[in-house]
Amino acid sequence: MSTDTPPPEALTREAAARELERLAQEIERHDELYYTHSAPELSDAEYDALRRRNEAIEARFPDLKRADSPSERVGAPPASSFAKVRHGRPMLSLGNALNDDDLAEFEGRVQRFLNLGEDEPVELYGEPKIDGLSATVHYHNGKLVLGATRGDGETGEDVTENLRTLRDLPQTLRGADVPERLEVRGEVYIGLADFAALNQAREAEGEEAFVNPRNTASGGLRQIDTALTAKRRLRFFAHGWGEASEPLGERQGDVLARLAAWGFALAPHARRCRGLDEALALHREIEAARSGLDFEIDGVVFKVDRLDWQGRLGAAGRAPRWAIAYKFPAEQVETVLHRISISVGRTGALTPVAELEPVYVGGVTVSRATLHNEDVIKERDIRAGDTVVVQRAGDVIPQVVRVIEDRRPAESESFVPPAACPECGSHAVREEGEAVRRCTGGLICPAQALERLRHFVARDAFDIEGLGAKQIEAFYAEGRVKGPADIFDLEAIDGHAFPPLAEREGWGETSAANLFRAIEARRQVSLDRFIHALGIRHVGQTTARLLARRYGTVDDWRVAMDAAATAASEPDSETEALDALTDIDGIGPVVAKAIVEFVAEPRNGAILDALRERLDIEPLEAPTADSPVAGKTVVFTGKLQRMTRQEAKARAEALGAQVAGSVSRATDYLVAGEDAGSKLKKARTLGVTVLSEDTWLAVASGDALPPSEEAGSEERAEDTG
DNA sequence: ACCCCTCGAGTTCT
DNA sequence: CTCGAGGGGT
Repeated sequence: MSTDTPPPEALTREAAARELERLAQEIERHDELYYTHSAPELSDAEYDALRRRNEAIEARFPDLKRADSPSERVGAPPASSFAKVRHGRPMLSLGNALNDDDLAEFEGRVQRFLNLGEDEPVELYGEPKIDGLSATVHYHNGKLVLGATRGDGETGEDVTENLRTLRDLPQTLRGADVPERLEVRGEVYIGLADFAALNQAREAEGEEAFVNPRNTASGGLRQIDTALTAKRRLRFFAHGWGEASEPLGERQGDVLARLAAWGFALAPHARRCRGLDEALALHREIEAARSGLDFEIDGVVFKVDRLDWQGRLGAAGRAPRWAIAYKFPAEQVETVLHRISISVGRTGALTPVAELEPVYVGGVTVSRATLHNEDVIKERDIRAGDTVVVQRAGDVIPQVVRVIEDRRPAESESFVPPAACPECGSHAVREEGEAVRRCTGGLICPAQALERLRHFVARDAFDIEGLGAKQIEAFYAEGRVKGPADIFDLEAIDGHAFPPLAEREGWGETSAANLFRAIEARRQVSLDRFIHALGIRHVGQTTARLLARRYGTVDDWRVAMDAAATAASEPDSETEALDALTDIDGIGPVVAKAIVEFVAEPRNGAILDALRERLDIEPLEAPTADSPVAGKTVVFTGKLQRMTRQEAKARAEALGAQVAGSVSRATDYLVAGEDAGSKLKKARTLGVTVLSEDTWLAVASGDALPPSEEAGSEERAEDTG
């Protein structure tokens, strides 16, 4: 780096503008040399210096920043983050099997769901489960146009330029039969030989070695400077796909074979298994081959091979019902448990946590592990001072497996549950029949208030960039943020009630402006996310979505809850008031009560209204399906012939219908199978349209017009079958 | 009065 | 990831 370059402060505007132009051209030229021709002229350090120079001048003269500024390009600093990418189809996670029985159970579940005979084998496509990170790559007319990380499954980050550095990810698909649009999913990883070489090089340079391959790959993909990604020699195995402009095939294995023909790498040992025994054999084969592979794996993934079956099975929560990961046993180590501490959750739950002598297990150093509740401690007789066996469950969450009793110190004592909350001193109570002990302090307890804030800004909730757990904790400690609504006043009160954010330690104008911008962006929020963020007990993502779908807008929801709360305060009418909620399939008396009590609590009501004033809360977007039954409310009853009830429900929902558990005036159709009982009677009384299973299927698929919905029009349920 | 499935809550580390 | 518990069906 030449010493005669003047510092940015010493530049005239004119000179700065000239130099920015020169830098933009030069950096672009070096980018092209590096990526397109793989023939860099500069060392990494020299290249970095150019970029830093560019940024320094831009920081000094922000108005001179060019439209083609290198700092604006993807993968370029100082953008602290990547652009968000919404996945067309969510990227799901997998359920687990830990032994042969679990896998057999999986096969059984699939057979039951599809109404197959027990002797009818399910063909499973099996492949090693690579310990890397998921990514998705979009191709238009065979050209790589976009790549993203998994993120929370709904939204990931745009890492296109970084993914372009992966050798076995084709820039252009081979062959002629390439779909117009194709999204390929797979695992990004680093080869063990490359990992070892990388660490050797780092140590030779006096740098600290990377701890494990997975995190190295993860860090590598999220490098802002693409050149650094390239140095990690990341690789890619394709294992699935997202959206495609045409059907890709009829079986998992066939589609993967096509992907291979287009130029993607597939994991070795992958193959179709005919039934459970072959699947178990493949698992053993891959486990035996494990130590000879050039990458880390943590199990074998099995997917139902037939894609039409995959479609029928659908997903439950965040995991598809048609796939499972059969994990290898986790590595176990011994360590000393120094003491049992208590953590306070958002609902006041007091959870015992084991404070461990730090120990390296499953790729990371572990120093704490949850002990779940006092019954678990009692059952395994876990005591402070014990030597314990620790593993990372599913290679992720640390877990105390058991105590080595022989090594117990003589004077050890059993764990005594706390009588008071360690944070606020409020009484700690364990309700009859419950496993958890809770702090009774409510929002008086600083720990609970803080946990609720943390939940509010969490990834599944408001997900405000730059306002993570750490930051919100600092704001709370300072008094700058006492409750969720305060977040949206941060900019307005900045410099008034509190000193400007920009003057805080570690902050500047840019970081403050970035935070305010991120908060602004989140003023628009969907109703389901909003409800989930409130942190009502028993109401998570799924239940929040049910509520959002039923009530449509915040105002309608708020009004309905108020009505229920008012009614609940009058004697005898409580149950009736809760009926509105329990009518929703998936919400029972306990959850309904929790919701009504939450809204009725004045402090919560105030928070809710303060947020409503500050936010733009959007109705949940209706399911995209424009099928004839979209938006209709359907109830199933009796024994169905052509499908299980579970499947019927899943398919109706996929078509945009709402499935309710009980018949009411709001019900559009009652689908009655054999031996339908009380529900059918009630439907007749209320004049709800009753359909046979066959008619329902015909209506749902658009092959028949829905019967007139006038009262009394009804088919006879006996027509079924 | 049971069973099975799904959901929610809490937790770890980089 | 695991555990407990709610919801819904038999």
